[in-house]
Amino acid sequence: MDVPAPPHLNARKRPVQARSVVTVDAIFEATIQVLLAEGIHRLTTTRVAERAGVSVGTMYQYFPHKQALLYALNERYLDRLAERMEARCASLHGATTMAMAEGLITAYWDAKTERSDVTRALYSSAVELDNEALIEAFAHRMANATAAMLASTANAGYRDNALTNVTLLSVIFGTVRNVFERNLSTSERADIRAQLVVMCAAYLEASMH
Amino acid sequence: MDVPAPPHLNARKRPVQARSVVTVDAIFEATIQVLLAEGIHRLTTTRVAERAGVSVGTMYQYFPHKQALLYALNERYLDRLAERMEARCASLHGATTMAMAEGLITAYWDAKTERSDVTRALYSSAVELDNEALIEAFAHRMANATAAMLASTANAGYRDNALTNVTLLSVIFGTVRNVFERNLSTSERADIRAQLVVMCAAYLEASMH
DNA sequence: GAGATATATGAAGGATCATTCGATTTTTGG
DNA sequence: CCAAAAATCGAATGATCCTTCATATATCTC
Repeated sequence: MDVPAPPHLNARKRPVQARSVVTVDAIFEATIQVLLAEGIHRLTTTRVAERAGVSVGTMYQYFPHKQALLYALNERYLDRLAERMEARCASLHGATTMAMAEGLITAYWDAKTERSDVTRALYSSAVELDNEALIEAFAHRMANATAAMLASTANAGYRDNALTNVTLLSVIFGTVRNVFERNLSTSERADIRAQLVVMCAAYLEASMH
Repeated sequence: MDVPAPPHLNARKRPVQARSVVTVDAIFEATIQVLLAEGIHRLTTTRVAERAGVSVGTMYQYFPHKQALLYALNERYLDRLAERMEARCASLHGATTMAMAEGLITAYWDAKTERSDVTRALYSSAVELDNEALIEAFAHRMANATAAMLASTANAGYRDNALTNVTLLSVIFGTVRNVFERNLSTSERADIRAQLVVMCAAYLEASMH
């Protein structure tokens, strides 16, 4: 994410040697695991360090405090997700409206449900975190990617490109989250996904000049 | 909500005298206020009691522990929201598809944005809470209300009533949450809301026999 | 190989917090 | 007005947790 972290959430020190890169990565992974196994309210610095196989002190070499760790974790996650989605959008340039809706929704859907436990854990870690800027940056990256994708169609464009774009993304992001936070059956989820594709494709068609 | 609370979240004692009813209500209100002013990680039983103007001990007369308090708070909120939405759906019986989409979205939108700070605070309080059953019960109440509303139209019905219904609700709930969790300008929000109405109305029309 | 730099350790300090319980006050029902 | 029931009080307990820092080890550079 190209957003400067709030000063109080800055990393303390950058890993320079190979072993410390490994350490930082282990700390990230351990954080996710503790989050999954114990939940956010039992996520303690000691537990994370223990699971990562390092001492608490080591963790504090790279993160000034717990919040900074969670911030960095979210940053890493959103960065990876954005990259993945951008690649998918790029590959959809010139496709039909239907293929775009299908491709976009499927990519996001898969990213979220593939490891829905991790996704949910990360959501819980973001509560009480000053990460609005992170979310906003992610949203912008996505908006740029989808705007370029939509602009690549052969048609004359949409009545209001920006609005159509932001609406599309809000609906997709929101619906996916809503669906996978409830415990619906797999088939029910698949059905809704298909309906969502139809709905979005129809919306795009209807919004053209 | 017609769901039995998990046993470990049961209230300890029911208020019987008038003064204790007042007390319990003050505790609920105080919880929201502390949530707003301090955030979930600074929400302590002592702080809540203090803000409510009672002692900690009093709080423990009615809630066996902090989690039970938060559970009850969410229960109360969802109950009120469901009632409100049910009333709105009932008033839309026999309306046009467009009016239904408009009415449903507006009602939910208003309920969520009217006091968006409270809504957000409640979301944060629900993390790490065993309230899936609560959410599910709410979703079912809503599904029943909207299903009855949709069935009241003069048309021949939808190709798949249940699927159309659940999709509609997922899209609305999800999109509203997504929009109001980001800090978009008021006008941008209003624009998206209008687009959402159009989108849902078109979806309903297209799903008819 | 030596000095400098980077990394790792973990016990201990200091603070916060959930929950209990015995004592006290208020209200109710007769 | 009185005894029982309901409601309230809040200091004390016991536990958990974040963060620091002085010390120790590993790696790098020359």
